[in-house]
Amino acid sequence: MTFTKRQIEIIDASKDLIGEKGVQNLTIKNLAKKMSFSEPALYRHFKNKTQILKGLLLFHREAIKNGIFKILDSDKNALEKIEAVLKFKFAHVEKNPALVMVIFSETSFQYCSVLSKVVRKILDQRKKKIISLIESGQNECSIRSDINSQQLATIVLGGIRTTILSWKLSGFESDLKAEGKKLWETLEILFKK
Amino acid sequence: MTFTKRQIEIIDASKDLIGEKGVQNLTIKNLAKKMSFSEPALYRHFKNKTQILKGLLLFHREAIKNGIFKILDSDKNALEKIEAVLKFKFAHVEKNPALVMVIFSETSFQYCSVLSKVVRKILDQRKKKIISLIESGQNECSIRSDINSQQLATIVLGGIRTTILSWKLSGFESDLKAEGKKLWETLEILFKK
DNA sequence: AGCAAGTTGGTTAGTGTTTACTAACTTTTT
DNA sequence: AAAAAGTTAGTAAACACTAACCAACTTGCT
Repeated sequence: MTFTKRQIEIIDASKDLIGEKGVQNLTIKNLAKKMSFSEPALYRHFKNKTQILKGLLLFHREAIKNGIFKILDSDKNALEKIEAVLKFKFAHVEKNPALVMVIFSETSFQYCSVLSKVVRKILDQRKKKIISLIESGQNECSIRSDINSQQLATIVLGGIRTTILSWKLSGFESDLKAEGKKLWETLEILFKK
Repeated sequence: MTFTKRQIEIIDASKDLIGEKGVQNLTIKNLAKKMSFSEPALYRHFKNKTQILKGLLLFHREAIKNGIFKILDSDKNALEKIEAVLKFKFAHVEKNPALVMVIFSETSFQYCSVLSKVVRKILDQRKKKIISLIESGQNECSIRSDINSQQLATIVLGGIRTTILSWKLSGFESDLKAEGKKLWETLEILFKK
């Protein structure tokens, strides 16, 4: 799990390519061009393309791990640690937008403008709907008003997303409806006035 | 934005293909095979592949829209409406796993077992770390204990995800660190005992 | 009613491009 | 002398898509 200098250069170039135009922009041809050498040269350093992507993931996991470790090892209390973790996470992502490209698939369509527009619109409308729902809840005093509707919407949407993702990662084996119910119970407690 | 019978059949077949093996499984060849006719026949119904995917997205947006509309139009209070929306959402997704495939990119790697394992492991470890942090917070009584750590972790991870996604959709223009800070402030209020 | 003409929806066969990857050879470093 | 790291030239497979042709319905006219 250690990388040579050249391997790290290749991983870096891959990250840049993905950051520029999404995962589908990472081709052997583009990668060779960015490295200013020929395509077959890449195969002296990685067995195949998959190993390059794997390298990218592992390399950054390592970096994140180290950052998080320092935080967990400090003498802060738990709440402060969570805060620090969030801060670190957002800073790291901001410095490496390519990671977002790998993680989010809306990305897949990012450079197919037709589809990216559709996806964007769908997500946007959904968010607006949730926000207005929350606001009316705040008006009728069933939802707490000490946090603004935008923020609460982020929590709702995030909860949905994460729950669905877990379900997918379980190979669609877990009970989505039950998890959804649990999520709702949690949100209900958190949101009630 | 209306579809012919055949177009709906094609959209349905596309959904199945994506559901089986992810977006990259949606090729003209596979689609034609699933429809039991030749590839060029597809082009009698859609101008190109992009339009098929667009059709898939729009068709389901329509279905979801109608479901949500009924809920919003009912005479429930806001909190009940949010609950109903969540329920509807999870039920729809459960019936149409392909939608998840389109929405989440971990999908891109789903059938490249090498990479999907890596991604899965990374996400898993991250979740475990957050959970144990929350538990230690509950032990030291700085975090509320009336909601279990697993659920609170879902909220944290979801918040992170959604915030980063918004940033991406803004074309990396919004201030991620500021949004991250807002998220933390919200979580702090929600989590404090 | 009968029928030519056009539209719709299918076919076979094929194209050009892009893809990841390899064979065989050469240069550079150790 | 040998290993490591590059080169040129090429391959096979997959991809989205097209040209050209054909059969079965509609449609409108006499």
